[in-house]
Amino acid sequence: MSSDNPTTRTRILDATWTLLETGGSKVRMSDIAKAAGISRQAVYLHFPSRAELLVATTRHIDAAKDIDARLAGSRSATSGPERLARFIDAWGTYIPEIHGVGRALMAMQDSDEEARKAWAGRMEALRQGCAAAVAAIVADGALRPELTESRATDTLWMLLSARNWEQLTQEAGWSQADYLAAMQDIARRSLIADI
Amino acid sequence: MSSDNPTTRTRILDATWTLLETGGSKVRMSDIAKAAGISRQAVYLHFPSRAELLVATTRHIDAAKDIDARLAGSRSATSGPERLARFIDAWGTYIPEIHGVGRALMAMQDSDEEARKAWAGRMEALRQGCAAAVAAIVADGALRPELTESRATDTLWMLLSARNWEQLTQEAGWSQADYLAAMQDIARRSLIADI
DNA sequence: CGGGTCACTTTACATCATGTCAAGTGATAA
DNA sequence: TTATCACTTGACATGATGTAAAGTGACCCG
Repeated sequence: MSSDNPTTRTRILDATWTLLETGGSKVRMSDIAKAAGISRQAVYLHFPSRAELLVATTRHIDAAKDIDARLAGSRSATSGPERLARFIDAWGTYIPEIHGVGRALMAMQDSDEEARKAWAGRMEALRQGCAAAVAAIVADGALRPELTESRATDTLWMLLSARNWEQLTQEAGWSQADYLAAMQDIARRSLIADI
Repeated sequence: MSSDNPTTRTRILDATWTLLETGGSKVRMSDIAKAAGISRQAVYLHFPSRAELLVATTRHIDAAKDIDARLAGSRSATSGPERLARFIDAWGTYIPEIHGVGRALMAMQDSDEEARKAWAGRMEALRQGCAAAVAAIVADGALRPELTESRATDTLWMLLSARNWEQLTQEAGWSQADYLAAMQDIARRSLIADI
């Protein structure tokens, strides 16, 4: 698969990306093939299954958007609370960019073990980011004393889940700015000790 | 359908309920039929589609658990904040009871319009409960002044979503008591004005 | 007692998406 | 010239939902 002609592989990934972004999550392999301008079978020459194609698409998007660099930005914050704020900004901005693929991957969770693991990996990455942000708060002595570190991590992890973003922005009609502001507010009030 | 023999219909609903509760969400019509002790086709004599069977199962559970009565309890609270607390308790206790069916219904959302509407109806009911709780807070003058009533309603609606319950109790391993306590805490801090 | 209805069974089939298989094609490179 | 590579074409297996039709046994009504 690594010796594939990059242009066709890339065309498939881009087609998958845009279809999932615009067309809901009921995108079929034949739709993707048509959008990429190749036959349905040719897609299977590059990706062994729909699940693996979706996983590869998330990586494709990550690379295109340079996600790592953006998340790294939150690590340079000076205080725990500031780090929390920057992490929420970084992740909250990331979510809409992978939302299409995320939806499709979540929809496959029950039927496909590989899709389940792929999405679980994404969630685990989020959890580790949350843990790091909470650790910075703890180091500052700024965590609310009633909370343990792991409890605080789980709470933040829940708040920042893609479903919550989806519910507020897609179903409740909030703007992205509304969403970010509310998350900042809720997270600070729930995790940071009163001054 | 209203002239059906109740015992078979009820056996189907009970079978669906317990299978979904115990066996994940990949429950097939044939599984349900076998558990109910009838043929797969007989299920279709009572329910026209899998989606309608799931919807009927939620109503079946609601009736068995007397949900309305329990939610009504929150309406008798004297203060807004107390009403909020009681509503969170009532709903938070309800979620685990319909969780199995909810999962299956959510999994069908993209493929089946009827399932989508059924789950949307559930979410709308939750939203109305949230709106009523927030209205009671407003009437008390206890809502944080930075928030509008609708913004507060959406926030509570997001916090109490079934996905969040699932994430904390199933994936993060929280106990039901942990979940309820955390939700009470987060909701109060996010919505109620400082005293 | 006879005929009909009702609930359910059995068997067969249509559909739809995923994924597999095998033979064919056309360009390019050794 | 031949071999390989990327892709096409067409056929088929699978697995679930849902439809259709004929058959069976019990029970009720006249």
